Amino acid sequence: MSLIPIRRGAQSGGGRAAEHGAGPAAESERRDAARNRELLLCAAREIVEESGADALTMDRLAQRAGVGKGTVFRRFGSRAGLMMALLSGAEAEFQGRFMFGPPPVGPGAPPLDRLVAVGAARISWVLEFGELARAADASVYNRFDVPPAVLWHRHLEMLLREAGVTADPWLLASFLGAALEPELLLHSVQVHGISPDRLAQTWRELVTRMVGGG
Amino acid sequence: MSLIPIRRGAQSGGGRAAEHGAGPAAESERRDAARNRELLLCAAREIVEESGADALTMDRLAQRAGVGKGTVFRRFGSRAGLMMALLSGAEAEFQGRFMFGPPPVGPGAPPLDRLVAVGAARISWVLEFGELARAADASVYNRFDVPPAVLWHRHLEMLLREAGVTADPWLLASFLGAALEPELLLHSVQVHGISPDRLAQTWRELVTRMVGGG
DNA sequence: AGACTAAACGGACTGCGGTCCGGTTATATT
DNA sequence: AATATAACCGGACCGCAGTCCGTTTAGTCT
Repeated sequence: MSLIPIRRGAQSGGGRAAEHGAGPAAESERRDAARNRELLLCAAREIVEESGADALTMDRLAQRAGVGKGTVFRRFGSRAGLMMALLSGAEAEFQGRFMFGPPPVGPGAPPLDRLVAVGAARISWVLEFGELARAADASVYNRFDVPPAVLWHRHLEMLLREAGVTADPWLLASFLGAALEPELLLHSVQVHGISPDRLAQTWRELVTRMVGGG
Repeated sequence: MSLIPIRRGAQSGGGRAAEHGAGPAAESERRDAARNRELLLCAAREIVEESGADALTMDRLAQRAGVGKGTVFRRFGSRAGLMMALLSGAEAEFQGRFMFGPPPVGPGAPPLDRLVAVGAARISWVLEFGELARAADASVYNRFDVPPAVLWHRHLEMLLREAGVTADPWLLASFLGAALEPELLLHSVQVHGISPDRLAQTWRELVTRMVGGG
């Protein structure tokens, strides 16, 4: 008998919370597991649509999907992980737009125009998906280190460099990015009634001064 | 008998969470209540000092102070309220500095210098008290509407106006303020090893471009 | 087909923040 | 001093996120 029973795919590297990234599993996944993942994502979307993201509790989700609570955590690691999985489609679409899409958001326009346009696009995106995005903000510690956030930050940094900003573009990108955080934008709109247009207009003002003023 | 038994001081207005503001109660407070408030604040400071803000749970605090859990919530309304009470001293001191203190942080210096200086001061403050401040961020909904945050925002807005910024100073103050949020600053320092000096330097860059570029 | 093993499963359990309500006590009135 | 009452007190209780571990099942190897 073989002492080392070669498993083919198996879950990815570490111990827990495999890859709450996108849709289908990284490699092969046991069929019951795959079925349950779909069941859960589907039920989660239903709950969010019916009652909002705040109403999505892990117990309720498990019950609705007809699985045990442990299964939910096995698949998604945490509530935040589940939210990320729900968001991954929208996030990928947005990334695609600023990386490969048509100008001025995508490549091909002058850097300042791109900064202005991508900010406006981000504002719209946040106003549409911000509730989920807020719920997907994990444990404060990795909130800025999750892949989409890193990509977004790098992109802002790159645009700043291209626009001729030489003074600490990395940190300036962080500062600029902070202005577009869901927390702040949602608060401005929902509590103070600021219009999305005004947000975009002021963003334009901010980045224009940033880039031009140096 | 008097149908309207006149209470003298009584708790402040509404129903719950009296005034977690500063030290002694707004007006007179029953002596046992006052004693318990001091007991609780004292025990809370001890726990934070020993084990950090995250280790401060309401049960543990109640037990340590030798009171019931209900008493803790009666006094401070919520965990966030308790944290605000712990912070109120440091917050008041900081407010005093930028409102009445010596220039360039306080009044008397040119607006741009004040913006630069107050940002640097804020950075130091956040690096010292940020952990508490983060724990004091209440329910996302009123995070920006709590008095110290409002005052801080107004101050930034005023400095922008004085510096000649005419385009939407209110929202620009929000955007600038976002760059100094504890969440972001602590992450920069703790995860990416950015030095406080570099934060202050880049803040200077940001506001200089903001004010000069228009 | 039958046996074997790693993975998936599910629900009881923990610790947390927050609420509630019956019992207790401080203070004003007589 | 006795009484009345409003505020205070405490801990049982709730719903939640997240963990643990005994049980079941899918996929593989003979």
